[in-house]
Amino acid sequence: MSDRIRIAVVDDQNLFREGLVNLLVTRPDYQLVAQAENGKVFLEQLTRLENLPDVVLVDMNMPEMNGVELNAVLHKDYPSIKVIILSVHGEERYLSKMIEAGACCYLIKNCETSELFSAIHNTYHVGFHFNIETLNAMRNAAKYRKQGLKNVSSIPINLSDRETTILKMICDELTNIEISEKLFVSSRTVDGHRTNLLTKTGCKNTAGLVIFAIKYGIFEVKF
Amino acid sequence: MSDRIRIAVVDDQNLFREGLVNLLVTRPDYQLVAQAENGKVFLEQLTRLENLPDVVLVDMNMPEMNGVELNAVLHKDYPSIKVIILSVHGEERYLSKMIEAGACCYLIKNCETSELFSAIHNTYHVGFHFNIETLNAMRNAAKYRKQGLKNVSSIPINLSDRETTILKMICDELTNIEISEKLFVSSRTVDGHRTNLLTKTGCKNTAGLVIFAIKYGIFEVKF
DNA sequence: TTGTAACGAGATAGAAATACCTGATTATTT
DNA sequence: AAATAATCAGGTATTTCTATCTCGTTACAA
Repeated sequence: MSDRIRIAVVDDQNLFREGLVNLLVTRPDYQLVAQAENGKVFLEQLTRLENLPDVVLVDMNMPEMNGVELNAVLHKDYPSIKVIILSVHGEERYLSKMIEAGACCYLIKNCETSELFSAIHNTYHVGFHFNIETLNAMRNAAKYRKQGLKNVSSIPINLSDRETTILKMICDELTNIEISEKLFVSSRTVDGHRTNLLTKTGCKNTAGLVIFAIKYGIFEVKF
Repeated sequence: MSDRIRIAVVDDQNLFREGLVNLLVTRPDYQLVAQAENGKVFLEQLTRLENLPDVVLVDMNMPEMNGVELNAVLHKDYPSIKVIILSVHGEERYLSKMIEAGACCYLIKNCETSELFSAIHNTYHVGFHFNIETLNAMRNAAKYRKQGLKNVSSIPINLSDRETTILKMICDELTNIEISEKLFVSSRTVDGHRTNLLTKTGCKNTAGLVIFAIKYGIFEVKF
């Protein structure tokens, strides 16, 4: 059993990854045990390794299997491996997910070399490493989340005002007739709107409409 | 301008607060400038202080104005003041809110004295202080959020296994007949279960059932 | 043993939703 | 002026849902 810290690097940007690897191998107390261009490849490599890495540097943004997913898998299947997330500025929105999924550290890609080394040291010896970037990222997370939610789950279709109104009323457990009475229109009209709602949303029935409404913030569940 | 760290303590538990104050005044490098039993009182005191505190120890759980609210106000109106949150175990669910609202450190109330001192030191000199409890709290936050939903809104009625199964399938937009085919029972049977569901939940129709299911964690909306 | 709950299943009806149509009016856009 | 979208509204038919019954079986607890 080596007393050196076994390190792996997972990043799809070859230049960055190899630069990082070169930087790491200059340190006698580190041992590079693996490098991969994405999470999928890395997981395959892991199964063939005799000694698991202690610390894995994982890029947040990768094709195939990104940092978030890899982090989750590692935390579940290889709990002994400590994950340091490498990220570029502006990806704060995923940070709390990463932390919750077991990440031990969050580093901006253009951080100082010394910061990287102390991050690896702390992660290995203390179990985690925090820095001011992490704090700021967390503080910004709320902002990003708010923006994110709108973008990620923005309504994929155009519902007219009337349709939205009626969808809300459907969620309030009103029948078409009750809705028609409240809106002072014929129940056939409501019928038509409801049919359009089903067509537009691609739902099969009321259950689908309710879930759609909740999903896209048209109706809010009071807990 | 004193070179001592100016500290304030806000906690509604008098014994705890005064004990903490006594602990702090034993240190020559600290200067206690204020103490209050809740955020409202503390904010009033602040307006009368000549020198603002550098670091404020804030209890999470207080009447009148709790830690979350006070933290938000301080961060907005007195950005120079650094906030250390004091909490008992189990209040992790609010942590990310606190961090996002500007808290610089999170301490469990039964932490070591040395931990408190290094937290104050780091918060003052570095601007923040993280520890393994913070990390764990963040990791647990997700769990608490999920459990929180279940606990806060625990199902007020007893649904049988069959009823729960059918409720889920209703949320999957299946009709009674489709459900009956999947469960290899008569559609009349599903009918009966559905009627019981409506009776038990007090809902009027499918829309109500879906919302009930989401509300009480029986069905999960994928965003 | 008796009661009770869960589950399954039948009948009967009526209410509601859903699937197709058609068409009119109004407002906005092109 | 013409096209378009939104709203409203009617017809017809089918399917599904909901209410209200009754009943049998099984399992479990008092």
